Amino acid sequence: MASSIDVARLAGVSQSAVSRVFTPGASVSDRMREKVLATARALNYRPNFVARSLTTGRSRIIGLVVAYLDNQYYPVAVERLTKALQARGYHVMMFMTEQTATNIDDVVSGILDHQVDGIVVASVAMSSKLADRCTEAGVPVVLFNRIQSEDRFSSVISDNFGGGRLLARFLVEGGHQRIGYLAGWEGASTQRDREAGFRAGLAAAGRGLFAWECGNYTFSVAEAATRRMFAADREHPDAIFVCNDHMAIAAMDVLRHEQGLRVPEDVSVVSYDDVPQAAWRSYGLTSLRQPTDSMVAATVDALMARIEGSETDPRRISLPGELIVRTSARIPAGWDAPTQS
Amino acid sequence: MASSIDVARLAGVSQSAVSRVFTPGASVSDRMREKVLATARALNYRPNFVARSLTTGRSRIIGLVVAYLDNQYYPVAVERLTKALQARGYHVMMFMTEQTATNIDDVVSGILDHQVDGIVVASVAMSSKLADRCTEAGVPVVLFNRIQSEDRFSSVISDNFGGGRLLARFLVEGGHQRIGYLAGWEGASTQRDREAGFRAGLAAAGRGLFAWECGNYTFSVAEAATRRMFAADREHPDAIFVCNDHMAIAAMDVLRHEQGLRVPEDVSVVSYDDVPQAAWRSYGLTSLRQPTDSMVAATVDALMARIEGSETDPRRISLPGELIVRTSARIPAGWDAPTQS
DNA sequence: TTGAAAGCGCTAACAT
DNA sequence: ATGTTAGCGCTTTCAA
Repeated sequence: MASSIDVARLAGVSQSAVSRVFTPGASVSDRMREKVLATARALNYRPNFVARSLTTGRSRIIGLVVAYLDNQYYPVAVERLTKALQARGYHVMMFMTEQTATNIDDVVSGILDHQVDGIVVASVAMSSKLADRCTEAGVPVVLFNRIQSEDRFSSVISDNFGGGRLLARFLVEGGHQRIGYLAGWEGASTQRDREAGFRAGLAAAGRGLFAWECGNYTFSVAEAATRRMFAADREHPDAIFVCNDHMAIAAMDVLRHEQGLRVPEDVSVVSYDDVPQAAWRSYGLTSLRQPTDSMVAATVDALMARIEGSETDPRRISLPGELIVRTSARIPAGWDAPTQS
Repeated sequence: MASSIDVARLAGVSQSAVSRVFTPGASVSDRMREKVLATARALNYRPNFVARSLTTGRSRIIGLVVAYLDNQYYPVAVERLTKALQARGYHVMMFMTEQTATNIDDVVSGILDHQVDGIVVASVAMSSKLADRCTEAGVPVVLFNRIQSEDRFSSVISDNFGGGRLLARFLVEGGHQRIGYLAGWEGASTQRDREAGFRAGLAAAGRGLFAWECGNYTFSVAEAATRRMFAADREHPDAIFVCNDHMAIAAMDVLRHEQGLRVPEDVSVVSYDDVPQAAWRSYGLTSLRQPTDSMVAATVDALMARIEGSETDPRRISLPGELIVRTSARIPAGWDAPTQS
């Protein structure tokens, strides 16, 4: 690989001149630029990012921490985030961890070692030790689709509370009498906020929860939870809100193929995320769509404001979702409610 | 951030001693190691990977090029690859590109700039210009789930031909008379090999293809192709092999919800990949399972052999898949055929 | 605008 | 086993 010295020598200029030509906003004459660019091309020269990172202290790498990719919401988000960052000249370094695991600290240490310019944490909670290290290292962190009580990090979420509340209204106005809730992992802010919003919506109509089970955001746990909620020996709900689409699909299959119940005739099902599979006609999930594009844009913005700008305070961004009405739940007569959460 | 010099100074040793302590396999006395480690801990010191990369020329970063994450096969593969590499002390840098796009060159240039130690290319073809640059830069490349005519790269695939052939036998022995094929993107080796194997299997039974359409590996294109193949004005297939699960799901939904056909009573559907969704009971796809774990392991091995070992020749690895029989296709009476492709 | 020179934090001979 | 020294390829003062 040709280095800037080789280019400099061949072009008969100083090495710093070569560097300047490849540094946006440096002061170089046109003549110089052309000469250098020409010989650089001839030598197939490209600046070495590693060396550059060493001197500048910026790597143009963003660490992305993800727990699982089987809930389709995350791959989609990862894809868009990666593309958005790529478009800004940044690259994504992926880190997989377990949702509940303690190894997050090791994982994030690994990130920090690579001198990343920023970190996006999706679907995971950070320990406060870790938080300290990031703060100390001056690496901005943004929580994607999660919030934490400590507010020193930026976060970008959809309005989970508002979404839950809207869904409650949808079911109540749909005339349902026995409304159940299938929860996600209780350590997650998404779960807590969606449930709180849902309960609030129910309460606003003078109603309460008929049944509650926890599916832990896992396919198989959600199946088991559904079986419990719809056990043969007692009256079952006539509508459920499942905390995300991933679990809702598990629940629907149990309802239809094990319990012999029809959706939505016997049970209405609504959920949250609107992953691509929600639109598959075998499910046709009525779901609260996450504004993924805006969330990604807000995440990138927040990151850039810290890295390239001078902003220092964390941002807390909550974006409204949109109710996508399909066929998995009875539609309230004359439903014209705001579909924005 | 504390540097090795700070640690050295405080511990009263040379800076190289500190470096050795953090270099696996270097010769250091126990006393020295302890002393250094202790002060390192006190100073919260961790070696700077960027500086290390600059001197060693290795970054412990593997570039991963992916085209799309909506076909669930890829997220799963990405997740496992990332974990496997992480376990070996490597990290994955993600690059998104369009499958057919010409911007792959730019994308891979971006990778090379980061001095990656290796590249895994999934679901994409590389131009030969690009191939040159990788070869030149001495960066090993392994094609994941793809092969290319140029054989200077390692590749890891499942036995697409054998899988296609086995699926043909399954349908023929199932007593189907009018067998159709729904193709993937014709630029992909997976598509070509699966089709070739399928045709070979049909031919071995003295049969041919009743219908052929191309779904381009895309959900919506596959829907349209299915509509064409099952147009009302002509006799339709009684069985189809859809080149991957992603399209098979699109096809099944069209068959059931638009054409009013039952699966498998009216039409048997088989496909390839066995993504998690194939097991969802609304589909129950009979599908040829990709041996993803072995493929990932083989990919990591091939990479390591080049990076850490002295191996120089490309490997071409083809792993057998396994037929997972579910409910989307009629099961041949007494089906006991080898389920390994 | 350009060049000379000093590092960034580390590894890897080489010498002791 | 440990210390000394010379870079890795670049950016960034500082002078000219």
